[in-house]
Amino acid sequence: MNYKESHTLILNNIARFIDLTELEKQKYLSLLTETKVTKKAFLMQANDVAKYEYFITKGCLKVYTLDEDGTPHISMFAVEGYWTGDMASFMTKEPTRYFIKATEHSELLGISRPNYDLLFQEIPKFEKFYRMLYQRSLVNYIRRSNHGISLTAEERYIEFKKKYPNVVNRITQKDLAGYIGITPEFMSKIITKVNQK
Amino acid sequence: MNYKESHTLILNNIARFIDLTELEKQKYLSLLTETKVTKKAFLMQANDVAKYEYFITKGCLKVYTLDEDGTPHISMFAVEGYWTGDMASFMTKEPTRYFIKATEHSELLGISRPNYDLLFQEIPKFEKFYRMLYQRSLVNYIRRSNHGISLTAEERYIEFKKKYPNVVNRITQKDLAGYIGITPEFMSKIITKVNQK
DNA sequence: TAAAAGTCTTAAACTAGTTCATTTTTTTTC
DNA sequence: GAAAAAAAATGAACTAGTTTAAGACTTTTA
Repeated sequence: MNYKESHTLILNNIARFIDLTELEKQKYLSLLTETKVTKKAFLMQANDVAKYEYFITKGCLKVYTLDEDGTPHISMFAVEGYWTGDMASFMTKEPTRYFIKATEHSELLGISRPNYDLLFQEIPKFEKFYRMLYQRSLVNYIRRSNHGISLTAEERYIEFKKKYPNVVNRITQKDLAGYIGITPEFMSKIITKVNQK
Repeated sequence: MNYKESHTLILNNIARFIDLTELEKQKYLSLLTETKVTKKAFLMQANDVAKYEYFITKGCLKVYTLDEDGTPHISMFAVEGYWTGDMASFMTKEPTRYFIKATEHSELLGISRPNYDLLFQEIPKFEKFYRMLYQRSLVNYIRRSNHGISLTAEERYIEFKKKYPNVVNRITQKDLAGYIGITPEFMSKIITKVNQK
């Protein structure tokens, strides 16, 4: 069977953890919703209830909260091949505190909450897929939460560049500062310093 | 059926997400290993391969890494009712970077890797249990990794006290500093300041 | 394609958190 | 229950990161 590019991408992502039959692939794809967001448009805003979990097939988005001062704190950049959304809101149906904004024209495949629940009934193998997906993300977040606390801003910047070399050039320095957890001014200093080494 | 205290505790933990029959409960319990650690003893040390994932039925342990300077960075305190271990090492069989040390005499139920794999074959419902367990932990860690980066040390201390009021009094100020990500000296200042308000 | 808006750089004055050194208090150990 | 070891408090000098402000550069929009 020949799939379109976005479908191949998501099926490969799933094949990392579980094998699906042709029929199951068809079934799975039928539960997804295609979405496009233009640059600067929002996929989600604070106080929305997260209706979907998204897989990015093209583009780049930033996930962030705003603190009382209105300063953005970026919790992740999501590019092709990544999953994004607000899992807490998606699961509990409580309003989210997050904004998700496209920093480039982006294309996504979304799964709605009813279809997510249906998925486990129809193809129980997906319990394993999500168990393993969450397990991996957990390991990443545990590392990040420790590093956020124990490394200096310069070290966090160097780590980020090493880990996501393809993302660094697609985002603004200001947004990177919001992710690293420092001011844009200090980000500028760090970059100058690191590059002239 | 009448279970001993530690078994009731772990079965209740599981019942949050899935229902087990009497027979499944028996089967599950038979896959667990009881472990005791005396105060100051290690459950795991850097370079070990994590052979078990643990559920704490009694006591308190700290999970930490040492940086190049030998400064400890505590990633969690685990008390009764919590799960602990190093999931990355447990899954990949690569050596861990973590130490897990009992800060009180502690009792645990461990599941070995072979039994963990067996569990999914014998009682597939456990895929769902772990999917939901990891999902929840993920939401917690996402929050912590954002807070670690965007809150001040004083705010992180206040949050910790609010979230884990029963843990604060069981650990030393020095260990708390290692968790909050500051020096014991600065921790002491913060506590003095916050308490006199 | 000009104007407007946003991003990046630089620098000076400031604040949160560190380091090092010393003393007091609490806990552990025999 | 005394001695030793570890934890906590305090203070002075230091460093990483913030704030504010202003000018240069780049991107967006009409």
